[in-house]
Amino acid sequence: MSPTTETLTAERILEATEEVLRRHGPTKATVVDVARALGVSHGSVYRHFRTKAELREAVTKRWLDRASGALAAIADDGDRDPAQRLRDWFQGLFDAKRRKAGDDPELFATYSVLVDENGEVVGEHIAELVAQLTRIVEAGMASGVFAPGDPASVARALFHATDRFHDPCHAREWTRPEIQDELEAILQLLLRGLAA
Amino acid sequence: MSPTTETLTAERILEATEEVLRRHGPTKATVVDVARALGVSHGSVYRHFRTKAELREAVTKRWLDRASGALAAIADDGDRDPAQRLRDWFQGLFDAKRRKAGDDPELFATYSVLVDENGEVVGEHIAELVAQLTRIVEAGMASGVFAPGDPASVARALFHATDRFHDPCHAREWTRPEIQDELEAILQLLLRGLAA
DNA sequence: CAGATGACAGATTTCAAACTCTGTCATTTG
DNA sequence: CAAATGACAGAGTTTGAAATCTGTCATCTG
Repeated sequence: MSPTTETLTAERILEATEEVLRRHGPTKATVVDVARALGVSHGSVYRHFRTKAELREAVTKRWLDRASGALAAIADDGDRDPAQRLRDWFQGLFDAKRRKAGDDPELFATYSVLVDENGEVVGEHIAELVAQLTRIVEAGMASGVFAPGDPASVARALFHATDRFHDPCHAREWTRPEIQDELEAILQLLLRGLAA
Repeated sequence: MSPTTETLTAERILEATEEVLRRHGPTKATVVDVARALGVSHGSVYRHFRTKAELREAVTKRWLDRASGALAAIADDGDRDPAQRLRDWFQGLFDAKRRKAGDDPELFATYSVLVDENGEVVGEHIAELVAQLTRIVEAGMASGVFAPGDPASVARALFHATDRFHDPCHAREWTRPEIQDELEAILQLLLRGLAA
């Protein structure tokens, strides 16, 4: 079975769409391009995704899910000190973002456009990240390392206080040399505020 | 001396430019429009501002200076508790921003465009705001209410941790009803981290 | 008959020609 | 003679006609 005769699956379409987005950028990537890349007619793509918007949304979700998967490991490593786990989680998030934005700025810009047009999916992604944070905060409160409180709203506050280091609208700042020190200064202040 | 024969000053040009920007928006406001509004030829405008970019920059600076002036009063009220002054300062900044964005979204969008194209002037504006914060933090450390440290870098950390509530790239969120609670949650965490 | 195709209508984007704006400067005005 | 003017060249923007794309569906193929 050669690759060109493999059955057409949603997964293969998503892979081809990522490639077309990478090559053509968010404004010029068309459904016809995706079909051409797969050697099928564009009508076949519409059998798996009802609209172009739905296809772009699915690609966005896949990308965001890969990103949150990597962080879950840090969040759920229950053996380690919650304060240190919080630091590592934020540092991991920031490093991943900065690497993506720095290594391939065009692809990052492409995904920033997709993120802007898919508020719903992004909302779920952020909810997942805050849920991971909530688990760390909960562990810290349970062990008495952190002052008691509502873990979910504390987690949300931590996430928002560090927007500068993960929200793509701040991406231009991530190349400045002081940025790492700025993150550490904020984390220190937040962790001090969190301590029992 | 009727208004139309008044001498042409930089100040009058800036006022006319604000009005033209308000009416036509940032993309359609031309130097010719500004000259027409003043009843002069566009060549006369170029006697006071070397380029259109310089004129737009001057308008932006004027607007930002008006904004920081209002906050300076809170920052420099030396009689009050630094912690409460910090709260009031951030609340004042947020209220002003939210009011501008909510009351006249088109004008706010216009100034957001100007802010994007004038990084230098915005940098000075932010430096002024951080300087105001630094004065509050300094007072708090001097009086022993805040833990000792470098007031300037703590002030910068406070400013960045609250980006979500003053940076125009987050303006879309400022209409959400939970936003006030989110600000208070972050301020509480930060002030706890700051306390001696 | 499940899955793929490509012709098609309406929506959207592209492209080049026409137009408007910016910035300069020789000339005019008070 | 200091300040203002408006004609002008080149840069940038608008506009509408042509080209392309999206989404549907009747037809085809294995």
